[in-house]
Amino acid sequence: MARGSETRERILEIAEQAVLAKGFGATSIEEVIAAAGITKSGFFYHFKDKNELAKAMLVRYIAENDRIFDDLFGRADELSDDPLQSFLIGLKLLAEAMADLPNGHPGCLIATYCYQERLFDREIRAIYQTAVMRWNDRFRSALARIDASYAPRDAIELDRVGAMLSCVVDGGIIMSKALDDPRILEQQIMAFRSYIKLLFTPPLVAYEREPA
Amino acid sequence: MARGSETRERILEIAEQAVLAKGFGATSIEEVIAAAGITKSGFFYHFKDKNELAKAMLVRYIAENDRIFDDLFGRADELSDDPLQSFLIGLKLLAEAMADLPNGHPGCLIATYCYQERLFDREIRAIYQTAVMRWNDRFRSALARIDASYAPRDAIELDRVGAMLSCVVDGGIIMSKALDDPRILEQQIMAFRSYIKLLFTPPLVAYEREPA
DNA sequence: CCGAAAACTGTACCATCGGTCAAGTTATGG
DNA sequence: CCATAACTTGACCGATGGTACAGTTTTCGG
Repeated sequence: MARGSETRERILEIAEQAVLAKGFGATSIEEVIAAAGITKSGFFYHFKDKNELAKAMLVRYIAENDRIFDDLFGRADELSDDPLQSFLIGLKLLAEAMADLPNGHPGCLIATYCYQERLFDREIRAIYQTAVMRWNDRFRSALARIDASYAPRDAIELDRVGAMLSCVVDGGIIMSKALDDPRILEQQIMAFRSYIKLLFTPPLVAYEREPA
Repeated sequence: MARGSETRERILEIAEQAVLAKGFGATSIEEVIAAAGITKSGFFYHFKDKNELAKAMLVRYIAENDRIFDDLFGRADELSDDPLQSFLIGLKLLAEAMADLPNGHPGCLIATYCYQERLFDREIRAIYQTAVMRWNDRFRSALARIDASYAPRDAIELDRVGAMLSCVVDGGIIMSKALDDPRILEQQIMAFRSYIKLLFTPPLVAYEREPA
């Protein structure tokens, strides 16, 4: 990494931590540059204003998240050909990955942005909107593949079930923070997994007929 | 209401809206007093500093939330003696109440506080911690009552299922905000309801034996 | 109707913050 | 080796945030 992008990356990392801990409005450029060991002019060389910092942080966060999802659910696909099993494995891997975070999940940047929407412009909102919709699509299509082989045991629209995962994760992060218990996020993902299991696993009588 | 408490209440209402829209750190006392039509000194007469405002807002928010839960799930208890049906009715009522909010849910104050934890002291955190634990207990005991009559169809700890409701609600609020679609929150509560149904409804063969 | 407390107002103050500007310095790659 | 990227120095500005304190109006019990 070139010298410039390294500093830029450091700023983004420091800013992200601060924003997740205190909110965007309460995070001052001043404290970020102090932690990064640069001057104010140095900061404004990389980002023309605070809004540009917000945008860059968001883009970085989304890319990292995409990478993680690709990784975990890609790995799950390698471990099972069955769409239901693959998704259940992916959820388990996701739960484990969340459990392995040393100090718990640092927070969802999109959630903080949503709760400070008035501070951001349409462009930033468009960025996280497409990201959330992409994640919803990803899980919805995983469920659609399951739906092709297994009859759902309740009449519910699958896009809502797909969206539920992101909701459970964001809610789990909040409750983990609220109760200061990192395990909650993992448990909530596993609870969602339990729902998927119940929704698609055939009743026992049929299940026994089902081949491996 | 006396003159003083009326002004105090107005400040809290205005501040809550602003905090839910922009975050606590980004909400200035100046704008609150401008909207409330009082002076800065008037504000500091009611709250000795911004932290006291935060605390009062939180206490107010929690009390209102308790009231809503008591109302909806109390009404559900009147509508059915069966613990499962009562809970399912309560969830439906909750979903409807969320759908009836004119501009969508304004946001969960506890979620915004969690995402700005560094701005608040231990006392404030203790307040919302006990509130969240109380809500979790409420749902857990509702599930325990169901558990006494219906065998759960998956081995999952009920306290996690109970906590899931708050997670789904908070996550649903965020996704509603993110995608600017108020219906998502309602749909997510109904998705959680679908999970409860699947978790406790006996398989069809037994269900047909069940009386109304 | 009076006096005391409650509920404010007026004004002044200072640190901080976001942002700008101009000019200079250092490092790096082609 | 030189052009450009990646900064530093330092000064400045207007706005805001929170604090302090003295003064004024309103309310209400006796």
